[in-house]
Amino acid sequence: MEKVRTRFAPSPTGFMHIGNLRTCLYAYLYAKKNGGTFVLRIEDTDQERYVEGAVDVIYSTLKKAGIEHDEGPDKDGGYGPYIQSERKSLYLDYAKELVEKGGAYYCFCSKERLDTLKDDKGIAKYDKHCLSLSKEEVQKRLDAGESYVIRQNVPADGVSEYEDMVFGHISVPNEDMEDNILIKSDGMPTYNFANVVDDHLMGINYVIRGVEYLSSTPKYNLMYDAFGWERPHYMHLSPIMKDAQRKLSKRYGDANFEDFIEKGYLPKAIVNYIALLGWSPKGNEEKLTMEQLVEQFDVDGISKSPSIFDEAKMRWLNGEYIKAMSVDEFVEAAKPFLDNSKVKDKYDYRALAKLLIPRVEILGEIPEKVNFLEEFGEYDTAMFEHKKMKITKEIALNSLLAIEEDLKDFEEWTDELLKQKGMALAEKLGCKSGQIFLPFRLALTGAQTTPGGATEMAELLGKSESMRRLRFSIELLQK
RNA sequence: GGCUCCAUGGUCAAGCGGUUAAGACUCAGGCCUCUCACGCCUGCUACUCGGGUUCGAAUCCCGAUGGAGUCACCA
Repeated sequence: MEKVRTRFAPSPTGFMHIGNLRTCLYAYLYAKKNGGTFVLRIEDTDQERYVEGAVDVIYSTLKKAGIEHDEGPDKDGGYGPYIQSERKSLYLDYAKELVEKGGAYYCFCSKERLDTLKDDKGIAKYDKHCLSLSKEEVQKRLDAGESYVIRQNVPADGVSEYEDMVFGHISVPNEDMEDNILIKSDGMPTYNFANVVDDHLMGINYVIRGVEYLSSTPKYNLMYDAFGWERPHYMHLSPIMKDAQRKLSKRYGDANFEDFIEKGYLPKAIVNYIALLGWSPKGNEEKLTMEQLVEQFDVDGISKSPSIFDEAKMRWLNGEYIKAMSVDEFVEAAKPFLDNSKVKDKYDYRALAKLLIPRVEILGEIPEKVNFLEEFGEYDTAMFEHKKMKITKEIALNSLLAIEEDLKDFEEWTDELLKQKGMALAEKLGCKSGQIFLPFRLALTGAQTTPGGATEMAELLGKSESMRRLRFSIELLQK
């Protein structure tokens, strides 16, 4: 059996769109699943859109995503060059070969003549006008230096068919396909042509790409046939949508891999989520490592209809990844976000991490979860009233005074020991532990909700700051 | 508009002629609990419609409707 070769062929635009990344991921998974080779080819023929450093963005995104290419501009596998602009010179000869073989022909039609072909909607189909030119006539005009173009010669009738790996049988009437331009008047290939030539030359036998090519694929096949090349297998993928009508696109902003990283998503979670968008594993487990994805990936599970991107679910999945992190891993990932909050350099990040891990779904939530620590000041004492707990301001004040007295000389300021201390105090006073802890937490933070309990807050704040805040709150209550 | 393709809850989706139509996210309620989370439990919500085929259709066929893609000297 032939070895599977797939490719990802992005344009270096400076960012990696989520939809492209998914296509890339599937091409990678399919290759790896079948022990094949995954090739990276840079399609930079569109010089106008060329962005400096954009190729590096592609490398770094793939790296972060855990997708490793076997061949590419930086990893020669003998099928190079892997950058399209370095392949410019070979397309014209292939086009000429195709003309010889009858799969294409020279066209000298002017822009004006082409315009007359347009219907009232501005849609034109070339009428094969130049196909009837004799070989001599063509040569004469070529010699005269006339501007020309090379067009594909699509049969006028009949149907073209192929089997798509996900969509099944596709058949398109030949009369609906135009004789597209293969070589432009400047001698450069169009994308369609370059793609076919490159894929063939690079031995790509499994072409995995977006559905936008589903109906033009028969044209590509016609070229393969005319050249006498073996047709590749095709796997077309439905788009990722922003909502039922709109495709997820860079125009709407936030659809780039980098944007999600900035918002505090973990690369692994993003990859995991997009793997699930448009494909579903056999089992019920959704949190999957790259290894598991490779192992479980299967064309069978790819869906044909477009799928809507659901950030809420990706967020949840990201939360699952965060919960599975060790304190060290979390601190490392969260450092930029902690440094970007009011808490920077003031608290022990590891202690903070323990509280944050179960409470944060994306790292971007960190500042808002943690800033309250530095926002302590005058607050509304009505918070101390708690019906269910049977707490009034008086009870709260008594508790706080007792706590202050009890902790005055206590030095082992850790969550665990403070908790024991609190329990003991409650027993001594003959009250519910909540009547101790709740007022204590409020007194320390002045915040209705906090990420953690009184003793955890106390540990974080340290003894002197805790005692200071306790005193402050007591006085506030005594007013 | 022509052509190609698609159609299960709000979202991702399982399903492949006989099922109480999975599971996950979201949402609601509950338990746990010093608040918030986490965790656990429960619940809500779906086969687009209409015709066939069949003893039997979410599953097969046809049509309608809706949606996507495509019709460049762009990629």
